[in-house]
Amino acid sequence: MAVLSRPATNPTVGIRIGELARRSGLPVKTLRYYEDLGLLPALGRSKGGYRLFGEQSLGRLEFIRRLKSLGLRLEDIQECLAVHDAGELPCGYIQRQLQRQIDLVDERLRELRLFRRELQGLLQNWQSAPAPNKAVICPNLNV
Amino acid sequence: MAVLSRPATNPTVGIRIGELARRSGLPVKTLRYYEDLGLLPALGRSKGGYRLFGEQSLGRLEFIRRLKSLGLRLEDIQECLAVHDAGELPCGYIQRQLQRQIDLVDERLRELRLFRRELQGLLQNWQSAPAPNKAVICPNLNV
DNA sequence: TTAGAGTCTCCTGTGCGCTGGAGTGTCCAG
DNA sequence: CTGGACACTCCAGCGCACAGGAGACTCTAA
Repeated sequence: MAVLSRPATNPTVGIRIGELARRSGLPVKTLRYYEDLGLLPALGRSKGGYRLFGEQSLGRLEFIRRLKSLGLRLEDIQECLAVHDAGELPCGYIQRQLQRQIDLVDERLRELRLFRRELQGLLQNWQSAPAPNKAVICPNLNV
Repeated sequence: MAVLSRPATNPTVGIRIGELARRSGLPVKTLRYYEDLGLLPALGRSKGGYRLFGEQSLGRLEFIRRLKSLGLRLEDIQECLAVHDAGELPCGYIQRQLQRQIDLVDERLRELRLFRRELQGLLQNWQSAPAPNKAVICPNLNV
C-alpha cells in the first residue's frame, strides 16, 4: 500500500508559513516576526522567495510558547535556543532564568502587597462627606 | 517697610513654566505634556507666547502626583479634576477609582501567586542532568 | 488565461507617560 | 546691540510583541 501524498508537507520541500501558522495556531505575522528575530530559522527560501520551514519548527514554537507562558521575554528565549542550537542541553540555563523570574515575581508581590495596604488604609477612614477645604482638591487625600 | 519685589511670581502676571518646574520638582516637558492633555490648564499666554500658570497649579500638581502614586492613569486623574473643576467635591469619584484600583491589585496578586506556584512547581523537581530526549528541546519542560 | 489564495517587503500604529532634540523665538542684563 | 537663559512648536523614540495595511509577486486549479 502506497504512502498517500502529503501535498504541502513534503519533507524535501519544507512547510510554508501559512501551514506552519495553521499547525502551530500562531498568526503568520508572528512567525515572520520570530524569523526576523532569529528565534525561528527557516530552512531557506523557495524559488519564489517563500520561507520554507522544517517540521522541527513546530517543536520550537511549542518551546517558545511554553517559555513565553512562563514570563520569559523573547530575548531570553532566544538565548535558551542559542544554547540548544549550540548542541547543549538548555536546562541549566532555563533553570536560572526561571529562578530569576521567581525572584521578580516575589519582588512584584511585595510591592503589590505594600501598595494594597496603602490603598486600603486610605479607604478605611474615607469620609463620604468631609469638611470642605478650599486649600485642597480632595480633603480625604489632603491634596 | 516695603514689600520685597517677587520678580517672577507676580500674581497679576502668572508663573512661567520654568519656575513652575522648579517649584513643583517636575520637568518642564512633563508640565507641557500635562497642559496639552488638559490636566493643567494655563491662565493664558504672555505676549511672547509663554504659558502663564497660576499659583493653584502647584496644588493641582501635588494632587496629580498623589493620584499617580496611587496607580491612577492620567486619564482617570483628568476625570477627577474635571469633577473638581465643575465645582463638586471629587472625593466620591476618587473613592470609586481607588476601590477599582484595589480590585485590580487583588486580581494581579491572585495571578502572580498562581504564577509563582507554577514556576516553583517546575523548579521543585528540576533535574540538573535529565535523560536526553531528542524529540524535545528541554526534557525538564518536556517541550 | 485568469482568478484567487497565499506570500513577500516595507512602513506605520498600539499602549503609556513621558524624554530628547532641532530649529526658532522671547526676554532681560550688561 | 549682544549674549545667554528661557521658552516655543513639532517630530521622533522608548519598551515590547506584535498587528494592520499597501502594493507587488508567486503559485495553483479551473
